[in-house]
Amino acid sequence: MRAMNPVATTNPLSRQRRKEARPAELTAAALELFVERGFAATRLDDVAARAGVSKGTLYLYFASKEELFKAVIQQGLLPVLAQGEEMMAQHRGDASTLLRELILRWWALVVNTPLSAIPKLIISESGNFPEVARYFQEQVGSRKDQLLGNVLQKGMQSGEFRQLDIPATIDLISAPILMRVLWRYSLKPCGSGQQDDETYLNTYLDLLLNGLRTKGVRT
Amino acid sequence: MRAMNPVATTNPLSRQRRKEARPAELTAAALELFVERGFAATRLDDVAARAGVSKGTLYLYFASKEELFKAVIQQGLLPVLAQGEEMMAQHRGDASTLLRELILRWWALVVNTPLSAIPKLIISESGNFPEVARYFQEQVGSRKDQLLGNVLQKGMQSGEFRQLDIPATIDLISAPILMRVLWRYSLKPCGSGQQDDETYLNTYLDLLLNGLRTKGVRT
DNA sequence: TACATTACTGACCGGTCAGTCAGTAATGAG
DNA sequence: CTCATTACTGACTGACCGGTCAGTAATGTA
Repeated sequence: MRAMNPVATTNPLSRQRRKEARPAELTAAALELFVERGFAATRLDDVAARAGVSKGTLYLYFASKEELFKAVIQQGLLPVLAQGEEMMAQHRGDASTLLRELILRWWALVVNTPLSAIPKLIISESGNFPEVARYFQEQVGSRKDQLLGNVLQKGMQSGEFRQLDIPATIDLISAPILMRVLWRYSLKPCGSGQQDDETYLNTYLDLLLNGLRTKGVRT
Repeated sequence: MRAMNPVATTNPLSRQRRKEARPAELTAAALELFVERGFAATRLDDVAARAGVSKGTLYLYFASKEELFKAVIQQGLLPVLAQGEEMMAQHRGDASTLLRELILRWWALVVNTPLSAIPKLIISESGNFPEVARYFQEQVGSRKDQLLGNVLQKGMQSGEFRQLDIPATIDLISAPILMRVLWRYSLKPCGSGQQDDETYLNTYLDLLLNGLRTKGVRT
């Protein structure tokens, strides 16, 4: 019953020293609260409390609120991007299939998890926190664009896709996915009726791949 | 030289009484500042100053910051929606042309004007101001969905468009337009290189109409 | 047991801002 | 020219929160 368990949350009164685990616990708590309330509206007191420490402790590990946000981005999204790049490198089939698989992977690992809040936060709060937006764009946005650009290039070269402006098409592919999570966090809580994810995803893939495909080729 | 001109801005020192003109001046000033800084980050002192009055005066005309925002929405977007509904009612040609015209109209009257900031603000700040989001959804969002739904219905009935889930397709049509303005206000200022509007719009219409069109029908 | 190190705490500070209200001055009526 | 009405002002209040730092207590060392 005494002193054997090092987990602070099991005994909120104790002041355990757990240098190793703190950063991950703090970023996890931060992500949760950022999802619930947004970045600017989340108080660092609350982040610290949810992680079972005081605000002072938070400042031992992160120099500022913005640095904490950057750490959340890094821990959350970089691994997913790496997976996507891996898929691209390994793939051998046609571009439609690769594109579909990348989208499904992103949907499963980001859209359907709390990580989906990160792009929402960036878009919402970049005006007041440009440094964070710049970091996101550099670490995540540009890598995602690179990845999609490569797939499109491949499909256009093989004649599978029509010739379209690549940068514009990258954004057009990304838009419905991003909007989906924006909707979830913005309008759904306020009563906007929206269909299920399944239908949305299928209609999106259908419309997109049909739009990209060279005319006259069937299926 | 004296007392003939009732416009406060020409003589900032005078305390003119101009009950009629104040509300419009205040909502105009509010839109400008909301665009520049976002809703939460805009100080009412600044809104009042830009309109040439004091903060106290603002509270004579609007009960709270949120009511001011609602007035901005009403004054800005409701007239544009009315135009769209008018076009729908008048149109006699095919659904593709109608859809294209509606999109071009929205682009010209909203995307390319400061009004484009309003959807951005709603999405960004709805979490902290749900009442405003609800108002927007009710007054603007649902009417826009209704309009697009009617066009799609028309196109699918005539066999011009493929059979797709209508609510999902409405959102998929809206997403690239909304994302475009979100990008402008979020990531562009932070150095995300983006193509020109012309290319984006053309690629969007191309991809969309090609995706919607029944297979085997040309042009 | 004594002492050094350091993870951790939480009261506090300084700055911000939505909303208030007692007072001021422009206007209009008689 | 009064005097009443009311549009307008701006100093003030109370709440909020990012960031600080002097102090506390857990742990390691000998």
